[in-house]
Amino acid sequence: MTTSGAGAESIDHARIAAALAVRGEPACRVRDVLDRVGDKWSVTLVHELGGGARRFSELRRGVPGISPRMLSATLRGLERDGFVLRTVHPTVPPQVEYALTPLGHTLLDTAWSLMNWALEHADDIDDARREYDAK
Amino acid sequence: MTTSGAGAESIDHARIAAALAVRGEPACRVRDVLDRVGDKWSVTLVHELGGGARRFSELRRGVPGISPRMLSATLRGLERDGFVLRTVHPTVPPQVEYALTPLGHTLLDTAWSLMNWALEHADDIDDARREYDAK
DNA sequence: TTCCTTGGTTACGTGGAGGGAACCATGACG
DNA sequence: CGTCATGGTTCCCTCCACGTAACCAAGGAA
Repeated sequence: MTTSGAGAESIDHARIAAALAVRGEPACRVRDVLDRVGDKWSVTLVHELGGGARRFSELRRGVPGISPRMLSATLRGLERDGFVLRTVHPTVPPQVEYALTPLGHTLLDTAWSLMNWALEHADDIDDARREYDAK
Repeated sequence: MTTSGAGAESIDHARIAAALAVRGEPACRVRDVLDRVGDKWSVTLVHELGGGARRFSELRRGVPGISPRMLSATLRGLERDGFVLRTVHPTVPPQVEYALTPLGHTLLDTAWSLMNWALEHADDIDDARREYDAK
């Protein structure tokens, strides 16, 4: 595919732009945030970075199951939205640090409240599902 | 806690940290709930139902862009998880009411805190995106 | 010379979420 | 009889998020 200029595979910005084009309702903003937070790895990565700056391979090891492709893509999405700062140290071998920005920390706080709600009501949801499926 | 968070230092960070530290079921539950809330229409529908019970075609008209297929599927998912109560009035033509359960209202509260965060930082995100895309 | 590391990129394949449109049962109304 | 409204269901198709695997550049070590 190789969308735009850099010759690198990238996140589909057009789709995000389309989502942003629909404005007006606050619910649209929530959807926008959920598109970001609701993907498979963003919350996990933000949570991991909440413990301090990490290098690429540290994240790779610290987040079991993530592929370098998804790690790279997710980090770039978070960087694009201003949640993560990417710092390259021109050493050999290369060393790249990823850290939460202040904005990223506010996202982390919001994610915590979402997780808190999830944990509080996970049992309620499970019960409701079992009851529904029993019928 | 609804919008402010001023009521209590409500978020149990230690508990969430514990849940996420265990690379097992609790973390999966969090992801499970995020998957439910992160789909395309759930939050929008919950937001809509926050204004009171609605009938199928009222939702269809009130949520622009949703197809009857997705409306039906999403409502059933929300009902299964205990967020929505479906009430059939055996009239002619049939009349079906969807309303938030108490559990659904807690989800709405959480969505509200998300909205606040989103509205607070929407400009930051937009700026970050423009800056990133400019490079 | 060959291997090791870091920090990625690229090609390829797949499942499932979601869109579109047609279809359906019921009964009142005209 | 045909038409309208409600509250959906079913089929088909597209697209893209994600997974897998291979590859790459640079330089130090052995």
